[in-house]
Amino acid sequence: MNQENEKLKSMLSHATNNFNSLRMHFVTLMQERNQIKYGSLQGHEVMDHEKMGDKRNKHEDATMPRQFLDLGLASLADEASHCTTEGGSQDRSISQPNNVEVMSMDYSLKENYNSKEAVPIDCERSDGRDVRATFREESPGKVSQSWIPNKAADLSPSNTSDQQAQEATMRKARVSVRARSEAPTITDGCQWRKYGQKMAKGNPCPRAYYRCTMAAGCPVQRCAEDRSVLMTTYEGNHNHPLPPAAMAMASTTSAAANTLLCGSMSITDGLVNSNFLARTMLPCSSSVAAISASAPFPTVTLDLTHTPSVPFRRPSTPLQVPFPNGAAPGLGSTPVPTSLPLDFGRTLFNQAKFSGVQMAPAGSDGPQLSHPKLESVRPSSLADTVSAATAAIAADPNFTAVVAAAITSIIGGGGGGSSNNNKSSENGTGN
DNA sequence: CGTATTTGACCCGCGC
DNA sequence: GCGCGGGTCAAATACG
Repeated sequence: MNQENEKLKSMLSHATNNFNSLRMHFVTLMQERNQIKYGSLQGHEVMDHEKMGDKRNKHEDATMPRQFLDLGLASLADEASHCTTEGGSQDRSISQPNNVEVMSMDYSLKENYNSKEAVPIDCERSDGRDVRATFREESPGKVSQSWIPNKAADLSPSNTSDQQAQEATMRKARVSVRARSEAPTITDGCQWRKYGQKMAKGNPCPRAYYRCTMAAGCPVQRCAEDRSVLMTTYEGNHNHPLPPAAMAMASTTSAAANTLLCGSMSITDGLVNSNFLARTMLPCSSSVAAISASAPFPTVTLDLTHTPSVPFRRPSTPLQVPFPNGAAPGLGSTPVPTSLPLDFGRTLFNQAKFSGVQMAPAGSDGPQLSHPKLESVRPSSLADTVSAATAAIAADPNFTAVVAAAITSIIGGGGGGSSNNNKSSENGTGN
């Protein structure tokens, strides 16, 4: 019995590693096709460190909340290392603690990693673990001020790479997620410390400001119209290893932000892709994705505050092929950048599985979805979107090679080079 | 006593 | 230039 469990764990681990690799290729190819600049997109950038002056205390990893959101294969991988014979560990919980029903989350991303402007900072943790890794703007706020809505649409192919790099440093994007929660904050695996609270004008609910006590920043606010809705906005990148749950979330949302920030994309493409991403990343609900161009920064809002039409469940076997076109997990020898949606393929699989009942138009009921452009470019169905994306990337010889290698790997007994993807992801700050 | 939270003050960007 | 509002600081307070 134990032997079988060990074998299953091993297989699951291999499959996870393989799949992470394939997922990376998948997303990379998508991004390359869109000429997305791969920046440091893991999660949250440190904000204003020199002024924090807060007593950065010794939060040991062991004391961190282990309340995992089921957002990706990171959790699956974690499960592989934690699972017990009794149906998995408590470390990974799909249902949220305190009856928190995760409906949506709101992420932000600021891309300003131009090395000429970024200034490395030290933020050594008191436990001695050096977490120096990130950069800050020389003058806070510069990036945000430079954003010009719809500017992406003006980018021409003739732009030089320098220009594009410059553009990248001047843009700031947010990816928003709304969560139905009675808790004051969302538990994403990181430890947040409140440093301020303000009454926002026109909002009966106070806006609270939190910092990741491991060195990052993100404001969190509760939705005005519904006190049970928690609206969380993350900004910047963590500059420290993330716990699996936070890593999954950071990776997932950074992909959306990446798509959003694709300078060479037309607005239409961006909307389509973001919508596709949003639906892909969060297949468990009839989530809606909206992009606000009127906001100071382009914002992707994933509104999951609506009851899912179909309960999300994991594939019955973790070894099932996650891609709707039958592609199998790939070789696990490639490190997985942290800025990838960790559940990309799995959710694709689920999307394909449930597409028949999830074809309700995105944004049919979300407040943000009144955006006319979003409406006009919305794909006719999710299945179409998935098919189109799948066909597009499958035509890429690189992708085909990866898939072939993956199949070979699986047929040949699986495993492949099982580099520790989690490890590489943890270490990565995406720079 | 150490740490986390609260809260008024301050800073700064932006619009008029 | 001025006022407004958002974001942050830091002293005071609460808590374990």
